[in-house]
Amino acid sequence: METGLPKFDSAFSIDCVIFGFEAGELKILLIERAEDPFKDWWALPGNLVENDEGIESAATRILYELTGWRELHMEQFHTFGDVNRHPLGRVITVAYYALIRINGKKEVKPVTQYAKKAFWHPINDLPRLGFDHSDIFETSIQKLRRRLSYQPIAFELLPEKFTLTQLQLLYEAILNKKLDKRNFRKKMLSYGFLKELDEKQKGVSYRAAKLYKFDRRKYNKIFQNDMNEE
Amino acid sequence: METGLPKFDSAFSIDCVIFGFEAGELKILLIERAEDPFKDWWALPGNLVENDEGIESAATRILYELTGWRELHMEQFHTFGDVNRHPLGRVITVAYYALIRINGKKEVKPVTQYAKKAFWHPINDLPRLGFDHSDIFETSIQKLRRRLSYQPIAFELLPEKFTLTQLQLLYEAILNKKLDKRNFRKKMLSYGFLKELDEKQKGVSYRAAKLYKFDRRKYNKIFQNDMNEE
DNA sequence: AAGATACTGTGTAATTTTTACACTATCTTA
DNA sequence: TAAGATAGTGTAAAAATTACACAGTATCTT
Repeated sequence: METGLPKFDSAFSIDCVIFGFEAGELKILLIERAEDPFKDWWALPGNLVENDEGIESAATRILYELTGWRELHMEQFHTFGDVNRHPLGRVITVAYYALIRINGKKEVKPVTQYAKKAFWHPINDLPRLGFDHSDIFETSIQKLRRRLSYQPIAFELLPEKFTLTQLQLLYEAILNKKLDKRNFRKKMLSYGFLKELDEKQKGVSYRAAKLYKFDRRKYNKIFQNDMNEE
Repeated sequence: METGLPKFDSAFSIDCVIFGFEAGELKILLIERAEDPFKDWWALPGNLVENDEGIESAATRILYELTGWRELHMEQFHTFGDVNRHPLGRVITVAYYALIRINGKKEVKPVTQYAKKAFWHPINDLPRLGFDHSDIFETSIQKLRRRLSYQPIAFELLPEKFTLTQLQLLYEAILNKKLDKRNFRKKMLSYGFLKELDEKQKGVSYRAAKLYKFDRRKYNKIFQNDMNEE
């Protein structure tokens, strides 16, 4: 396409902070880079945006290529555009966070050529990251926290059926602080979008807890004019 | 600079939603375009990002070129990257909002070649805008509202000395709802970052109100571990 | 089967925050 | 000095938040 606009010796990319929750810990998916720059370093998954591709679809595509998953909860949270953030040239990157249900797979096989492998890393024990990805991660967790305070996005990280304790542990992991059990339950249940199931936790060596699920229909009904608007 | 990266037939830009508050109304600064596309349409001020320029500095520069003002409160709030948002080609735009003190000037003389003139428009009576700028504006006001709920950014829009009524009118204009006078005052004063001055409003034909100013030092002290972190 | 282990599930009182609401005080102008 | 216009103020009720501890139940061990 001839645009009539000046040509730029520069590029856009998408970087993704992919959050998962497992074993009571909040984790992000990192790739080990197979190529320079930052060969052998850990980095956030990301890639260049094609010229004929919207940034939303680019983010979806990149996530799909890496994980094989679609329809994840994704949220654009910031764009990083320092001139020197990429050693090879001008690359402006639009950062997204994604929330996924880990479901036990620890390793994810990336299909792409630029990454050797991908692993989940607990956010409290991250390796050094290439580029400015540590900054990007820091920003992402702050935005995620803020978001959680007005939208119940945590459910995107849990299995469909979960216990209130699991939910609380997740909130604690994201907010990085202990919460009071009774107050937490009271509050969560008061929202009215949790559906209690006739089912209990299985495979635990102690009293099994009730399972709940997030009732999105009820949620939308209740909060259509509140928390829902962006 | 030779980057080794593929060349893109595409461009970055910055668009700014510049908020001002005047005569009890929240306004934004629009330019009338002198060039195609959207010649003679109103649009948000914005421009391309130079290749050797960070996006923060580009935003600062663009704002300065248009208004002559520096050191405004600016905040990046979203990046728009649909393939077809710009009729001439692929332009990804990083959107910022800026808050400025109008101080009575209604017209701002833009120095740039692409804009005929710039005018303040009340946000409740905006003309049709070129490109996807109406979407960008909508997003900006939502982000601004959200932000105001946890950070006292309103002061950036008021003169240094202001009355509590002025402050309340501004909150009402941003949040688009009436607030209770007594409750508003009680709450604002309770934060402890408003400094009451030994001075009164002048030039009004009724009882003059006390003037206050925002005490940024106190604010930082009080909220350093709370509202302050991003 | 008895006891140890480990987590589930529950209520209340105190405190803080939010909300609703109306009149007097002060200044200016005619 | 009266009329007009906004400033400035308090309280009570309701709602939300916080702090706090133990009995119940399933499983496992011996």
